[in-house]
Amino acid sequence: MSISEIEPLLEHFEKDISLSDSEKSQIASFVKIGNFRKGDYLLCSGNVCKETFFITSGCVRIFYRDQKGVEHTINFAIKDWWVSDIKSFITQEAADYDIQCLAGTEVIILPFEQQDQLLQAIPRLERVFKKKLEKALIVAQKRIVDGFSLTARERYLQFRDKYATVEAMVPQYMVASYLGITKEFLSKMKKELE
Amino acid sequence: MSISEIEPLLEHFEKDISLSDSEKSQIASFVKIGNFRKGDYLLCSGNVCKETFFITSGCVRIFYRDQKGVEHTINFAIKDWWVSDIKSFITQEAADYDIQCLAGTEVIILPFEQQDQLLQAIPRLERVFKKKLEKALIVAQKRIVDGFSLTARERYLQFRDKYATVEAMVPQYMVASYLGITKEFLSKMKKELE
DNA sequence: CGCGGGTTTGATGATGCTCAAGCCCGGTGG
DNA sequence: CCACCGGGCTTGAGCATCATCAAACCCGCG
Repeated sequence: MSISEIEPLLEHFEKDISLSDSEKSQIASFVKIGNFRKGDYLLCSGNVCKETFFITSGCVRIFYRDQKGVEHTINFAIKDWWVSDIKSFITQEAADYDIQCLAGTEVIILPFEQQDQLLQAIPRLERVFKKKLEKALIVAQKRIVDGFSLTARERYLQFRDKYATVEAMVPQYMVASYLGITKEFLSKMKKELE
Repeated sequence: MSISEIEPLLEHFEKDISLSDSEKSQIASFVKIGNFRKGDYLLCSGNVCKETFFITSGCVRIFYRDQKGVEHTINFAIKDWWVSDIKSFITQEAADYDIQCLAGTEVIILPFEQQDQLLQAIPRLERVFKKKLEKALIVAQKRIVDGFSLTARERYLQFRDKYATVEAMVPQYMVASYLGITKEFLSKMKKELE
């Protein structure tokens, strides 16, 4: 990959640490570019998650399909977000989750084997990856608490507030599955809210 | 601190990396020992979380008190677990959560300022801390999904299975608040299950 | 025009909450 | 040693929230 192609990723890294030109080309040598169409899967549950994706444009969601076939979206990811099934990625065992593109999506791909090499080559990046994990954990904990302490309506209003961009990009039934309610109930709620 | 006093922590680290004697005494110089009684608070929401705790004996819970005063426990922690309000710890801003001892509890305390020093002194520990975060995130994600896809009964059975030790140590109403249900409903469920 | 994915609507019902009361039991003081 | 107290657990009646199911609707697209 050329440096210019992975510019968004470099910018992302440079929010936390600064990089020399030689480091930038090293990074470029570890990653790939991926282009996907609406509906494409970046990962199918049951397969091993062999890579982490950094979204440069478009939109994806990661979701769990339960025993009854009902989908529960764990997260949406847009520009400048990372996405993967961490558990599967770390252990290199079968994934529990699916990752699907909700629009034409461009990603920078960091394969499992290259991640180690990348971190060995530029140990300062550990810091960036750590921050990423910390942030994700904080958000997840808040989501657990919100799920218990707020009503569906309150959760929806909060979502609408914080993720207006996302709400505009995805079908309603996925928003419902993110909020932990049915599409029917979300529809009724929205009507109530005029 | 003497090395022998922090043995449980060293063992914990040595599951992932090996440590020289000089490193061990370095670690000992960064941490403190804490002893708390049942009911004591390791952290009160509103205050800054200035330390991370490694439990060597006893039991604590971290919980959120919502607008109405209802408590929602985010996690229990026993022997060999870390606990802190990560968000507050990282940002050094006021905590949203409380951490409370559910029994006499002994902890090894890693203060905020010493954490950096520790990681600088022994960079390999980054790896251990990263794993800790990864594990916590995986569990949190699963908990979100379970909250959406399982009934209260299923969640309880799963909890009873996985955390039998914890269930034995804590009052039922806290288990309920971990499961996201009321104490009354948990009581009724348990009766149903004979 | 008709098809299909997504959304809406309504009737019905389950899950789990609220409130209020009573109970159990270990601890403490008289 | 008993009485009482208080924290936690139980029980029950009534209720809110949200799910389920089935049908209709909407609208962009081939």
